[in-house]
Amino acid sequence: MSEANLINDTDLMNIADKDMKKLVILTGPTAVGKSALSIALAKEIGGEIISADSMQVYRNMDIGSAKILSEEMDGVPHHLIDVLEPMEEFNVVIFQKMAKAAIDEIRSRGHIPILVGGTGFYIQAVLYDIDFTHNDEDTSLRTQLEELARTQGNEVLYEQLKQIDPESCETIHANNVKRVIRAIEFYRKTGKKISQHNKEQHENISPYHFAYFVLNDDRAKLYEKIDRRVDEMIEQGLVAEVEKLKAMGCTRDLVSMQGLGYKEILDYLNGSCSLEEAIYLIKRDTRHFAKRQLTWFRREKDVTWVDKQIFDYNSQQILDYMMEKLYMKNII
RNA sequence: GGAUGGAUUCCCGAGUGGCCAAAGGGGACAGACUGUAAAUCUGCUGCAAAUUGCUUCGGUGGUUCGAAUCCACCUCCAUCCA
Repeated sequence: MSEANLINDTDLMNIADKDMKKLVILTGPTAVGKSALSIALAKEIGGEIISADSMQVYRNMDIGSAKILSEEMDGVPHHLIDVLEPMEEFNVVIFQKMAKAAIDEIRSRGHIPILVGGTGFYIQAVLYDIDFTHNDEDTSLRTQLEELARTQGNEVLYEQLKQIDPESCETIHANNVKRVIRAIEFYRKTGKKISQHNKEQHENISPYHFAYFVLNDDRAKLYEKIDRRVDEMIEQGLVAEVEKLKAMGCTRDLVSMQGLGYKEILDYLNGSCSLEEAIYLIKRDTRHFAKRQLTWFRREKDVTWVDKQIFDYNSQQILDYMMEKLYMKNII
């Protein structure tokens, strides 16, 4: 018990180091208006932006990912946008590596890194420096386990996990095949239970001196905005964009093609639904996504919620509020 | 004016005398998440003093111990005949 209260040397080092490692995070559900605000903020504090977005990393995926245009960047340097081909794989580990490199680079210039994007898991991976280094790139076990679930059923797979890591079974549902597989894979490759690993990582203290802003809006307004934005994407030529990607050889199983707007349009192009149905699904699933993002941010600790409604949608007031917070937190 | 079919909980839609607060799907809401995360998965959805009680299946009235289900009339919708 008393162990928790002891401060060891590494902690002291972290504390001392914290003044140096500043990090600002700006997130929120899709379509709240993160990008526009991030530019204003970056200019105000002399920051550079690192995109925490699983789709904007890809080139040729501009409309569907609502990517910021270079003229909108207004001179603010952006990182992790347009750095991969749609065929390439992307995941938290790659993101974490790239983001950490970008943070170092920005700091070396004496600027403040601002992590902007809606992928909560990615932000967490960087902010708490979660350790993912345990296993390799080999995915043959995954394929094998996927096959097992498909042929024998989810329960058979789940039984395997129960044998090796019953604690995980308490939090992972048998139907969540992806996570059941990951848990088994983790054990087989490291000899350690993922439940144990997660517990340890959960206790990580952030190496950063950070401010974590979650921009939010009234739910109904947000949903309206999402619906409107999807219509705009169609008008701007989302179908043509996906057609081009398809011609390049992109298929549904790619990570990039699992993005909202891409998978549905791809289905439409392959003839499995009408355009109207595809549009309906994009809107619906984007709304669901926004809801899930909010759930994530709600349980994230040390966050500062910025509700646009409270500030009467006045961006100057919002910015002032954020500046005040940053000042109080000794970041600026 | 006549004929037939229909009106069910937020929506679609099953249910044709008790086992029905009413299948299933959608939406909404809530949650999980530590190498696919814009992914994957879970819960919940009439009201309440909540192992029970109350209100609900277009409206009114009736039959019955008992009706979303049967009967009569009415209202609205759809198709067809005038």
